[in-house]
Amino acid sequence: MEHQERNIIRDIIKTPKLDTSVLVKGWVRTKRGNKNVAFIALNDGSIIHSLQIVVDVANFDEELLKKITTGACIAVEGKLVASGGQGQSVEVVASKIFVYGTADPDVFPLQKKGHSLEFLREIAHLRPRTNTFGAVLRIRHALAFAIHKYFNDNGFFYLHTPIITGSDAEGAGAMFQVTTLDLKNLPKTSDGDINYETDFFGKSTNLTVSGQLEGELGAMALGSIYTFGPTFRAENSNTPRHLAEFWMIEPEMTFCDITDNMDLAEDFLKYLITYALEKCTDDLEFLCKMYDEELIDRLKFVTENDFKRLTYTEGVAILEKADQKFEFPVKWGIDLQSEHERYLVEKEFKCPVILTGYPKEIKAFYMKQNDDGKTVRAMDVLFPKIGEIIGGSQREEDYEKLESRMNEMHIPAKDLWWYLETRKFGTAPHSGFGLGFERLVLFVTGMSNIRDVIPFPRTPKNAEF
RNA sequence: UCUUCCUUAGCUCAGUUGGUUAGAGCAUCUGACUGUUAAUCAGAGGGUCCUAGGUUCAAGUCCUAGAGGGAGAGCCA
Repeated sequence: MEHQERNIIRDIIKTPKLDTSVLVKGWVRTKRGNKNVAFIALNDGSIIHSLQIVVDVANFDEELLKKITTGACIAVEGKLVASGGQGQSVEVVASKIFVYGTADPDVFPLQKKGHSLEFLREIAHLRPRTNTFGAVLRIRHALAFAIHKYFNDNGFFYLHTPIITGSDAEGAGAMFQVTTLDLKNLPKTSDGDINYETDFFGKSTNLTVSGQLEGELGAMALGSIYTFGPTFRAENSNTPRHLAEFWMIEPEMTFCDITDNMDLAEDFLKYLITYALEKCTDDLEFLCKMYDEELIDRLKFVTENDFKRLTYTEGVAILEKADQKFEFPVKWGIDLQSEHERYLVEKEFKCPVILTGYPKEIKAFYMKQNDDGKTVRAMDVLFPKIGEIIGGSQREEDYEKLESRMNEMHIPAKDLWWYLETRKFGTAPHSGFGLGFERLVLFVTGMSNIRDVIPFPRTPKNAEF
């Protein structure tokens, strides 16, 4: 190959320069044809569409053409012309072809036919080469970028909170332990407990379940911060909505109450979905056509309509009057079950719902207590199909109230001395929330299993790849 | 973790009341075809019926246990 710069297929398709020479490199999706002419669908991942390569068989070595099978990686130099066929507007008439890597059709698992998502999960190392996962991964990227852009444009600072943590106080779920101790020969104290003094950090450590507590420290100095990083939960959760390793976005804002918090959450979600609608049109159209005909309409609906806001108490009243039998009976004080949340979102209001003012008994220790003595300023954003996509609250900024709540809930204050000190020194009202990134991607792509919106899912009994 | 369904060719699946040599479509290979669009047409090859026990003259099919997967639930994001 001569010195020519590689052309990205997205550029060729979006802004074609007819009758120019192009050099494209990518993976073969299909090859078909007869003994005179062959057609190769070439995809380089830059866009969902493949570029059609036209090969005049007489001009090429038969052995070379034999190597070009589904999955092979090739470079093609040729002339970009208006297509003589129906399915595409432009195509490349090949003058030179170079094969980087073959893919033996006897063993290459991807075919031009569609595969089940379950099968593709078993070959997660190859599934990004399918149309579906290409689309999902490009949308995932666009959303990640939009998150940083939104916060940056709104004066938030990106705070890197630790992945390894010595505190297990948040109670957000079971944790993965991090240790360098020899598990076959654990050092013991005189009481017979494991002696962590000789462990790497000199204490017991875990993978983080949330960056929120550290995020609050950042907000109490920088004003508004957000975190966006991996989070780990060792829960034995086997559902299409849970991962053991997932990415979470946690903004935290000082001088911000629960209403400001709700405003931000709603504006943020609408911004992200709008961004995807504008920047990922081709991918969304593909997913709409193949998986979920209502996808784009549903996304537009969310961006164009206000979320319904109501209190937990109002929500319970609606559920008590509902003409539907629930498996779990409703009364004030219970934690709402999936069926209850689904009723409110999908039957009663038919739009995203923000619930606030939950009973303090069913919420975390750091949430600000209301004057009624019974409820806290929590908020859950409930989405159709997904359920809880955001959980947040105004935080308790009063030192004594926070400390007494920790005692009531048996949270060891001595491990969280640093957290309590934010309330001791220059405390301020502040609020924040957590958004599960994969749940957002799930909603935007219309996929139905969370394992299909992260490249390499970690779930109970599965850490392959 | 609980409930429930599933596991048969590379993939997606059929397989009747337990009964001869386990089938189809697609994929693959060979051939045909002058521009195809998940190309088409003809032919061929391809099986540890998830694993281990058990019942039976006989098990892909019935029973028990285990493994893996899906859906729902709990926990949550």
